[in-house]
Amino acid sequence: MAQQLAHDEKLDALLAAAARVFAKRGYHETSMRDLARESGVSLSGLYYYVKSKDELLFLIQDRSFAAVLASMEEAIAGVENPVERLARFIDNHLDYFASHMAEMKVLSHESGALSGQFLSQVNAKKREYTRVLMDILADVERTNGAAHVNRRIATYTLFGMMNWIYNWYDPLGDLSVEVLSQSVCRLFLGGYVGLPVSESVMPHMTAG
Amino acid sequence: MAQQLAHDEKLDALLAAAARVFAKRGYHETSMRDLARESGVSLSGLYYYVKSKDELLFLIQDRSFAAVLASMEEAIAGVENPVERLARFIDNHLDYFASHMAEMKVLSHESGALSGQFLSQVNAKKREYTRVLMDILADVERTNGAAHVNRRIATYTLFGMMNWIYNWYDPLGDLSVEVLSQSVCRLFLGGYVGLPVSESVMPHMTAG
DNA sequence: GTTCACGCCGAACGCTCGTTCGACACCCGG
DNA sequence: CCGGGTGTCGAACGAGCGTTCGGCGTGAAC
Repeated sequence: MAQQLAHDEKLDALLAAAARVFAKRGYHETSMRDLARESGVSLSGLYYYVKSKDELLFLIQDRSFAAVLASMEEAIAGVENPVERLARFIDNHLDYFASHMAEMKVLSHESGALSGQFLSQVNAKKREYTRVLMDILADVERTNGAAHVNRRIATYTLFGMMNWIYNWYDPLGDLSVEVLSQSVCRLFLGGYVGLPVSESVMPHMTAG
Repeated sequence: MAQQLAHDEKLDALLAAAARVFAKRGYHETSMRDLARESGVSLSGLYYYVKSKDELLFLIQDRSFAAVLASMEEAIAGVENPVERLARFIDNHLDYFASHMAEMKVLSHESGALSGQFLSQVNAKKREYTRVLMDILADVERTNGAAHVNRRIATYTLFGMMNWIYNWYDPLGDLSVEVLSQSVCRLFLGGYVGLPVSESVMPHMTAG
């Protein structure tokens, strides 16, 4: 149906506008009246497309996560070398993040705003996404020798490196996403100066 | 005055309770009535200690940042070796984070909730804290050879590794903060498997 | 014994919130 | 020409919000 198509396109535009406002002001600070103003629809008109403000946030998060998952699976498909698989994973994540900054900030920053069924469904995608990365890390260890640190720490730390960028990265600035992605990859795999950190250099840890 | 002391102690307790609730539910979802219930004071009684909800958040953030700054300066004072200075910086950050999880989550997650004078004052501390880390990284490069990546990327990426922990780390779990801190230090300096990432391993970056 | 600042409170104010409801144009199949 | 689904809207509802205000008890100061 052409109507169905037009309807979906309007919903997409609405979600995009909402993601922009949520990213700038935050989910709970943003009122439905703000969204109406920003998207050019009346307040009550919004409720023709979504059942509630919660569902609006859910749709943004769920669709973004689905997209980044699909994009990631395509990016690593057929790639055998574990290190290259990792590089593809990182690059896909940052590339998608940089080109969908609003949605990804909402996904990262407002992860605690959902509850119930909505939360479960997004968390299921999150778990799958995390599992893929952990499997890649296991493969990297198998081919490149024992890791220097616990795999769980490495996983969440890498996500921290990547997801934190909504706090400082400007996709329109002078720092290209290619350089960023390559830097994160190098940093994670080889470290800042490639230094094997001995015990002796950290003699008084947690002393202060 | 003893009264002044008692007053300050009550304010501290109030801020601590507020930080706990803000960390769990988020700043904007939390009502002053929630805080009154949680801290055992009446709704209007809160306003004897703080001028507004904004100021409450500001006091939590500003005091926490001041504490982590002071603690960091003490931790790196007198330490000459740049790599060890970095290790102390990281360890102090994570140690303070883990032992003040609520306050630090509020500081990290609700950084956009302030505005005006309040925001400026917290941001000033943030800039100073960042500058110290960047200076340490410059020293590390001077003594340990050229860095593998841009220093600004390295700085914000390291903050991402450290600040993201409020999303997954449980200080009461089986993962000690000593291990965490050492892992982040190793990961940042030497990488996951100590691999010098060549260009050839990432031939199709941003292709997918 | 009176005074007065301190610590705290119940009640209320004005406002904004998410959501609902009834209605009105429009267009397409009959 | 007509009936019904589609898309949109203004107006309103009840609830909850941050904040204020006047007052009350208490204990130290004089």
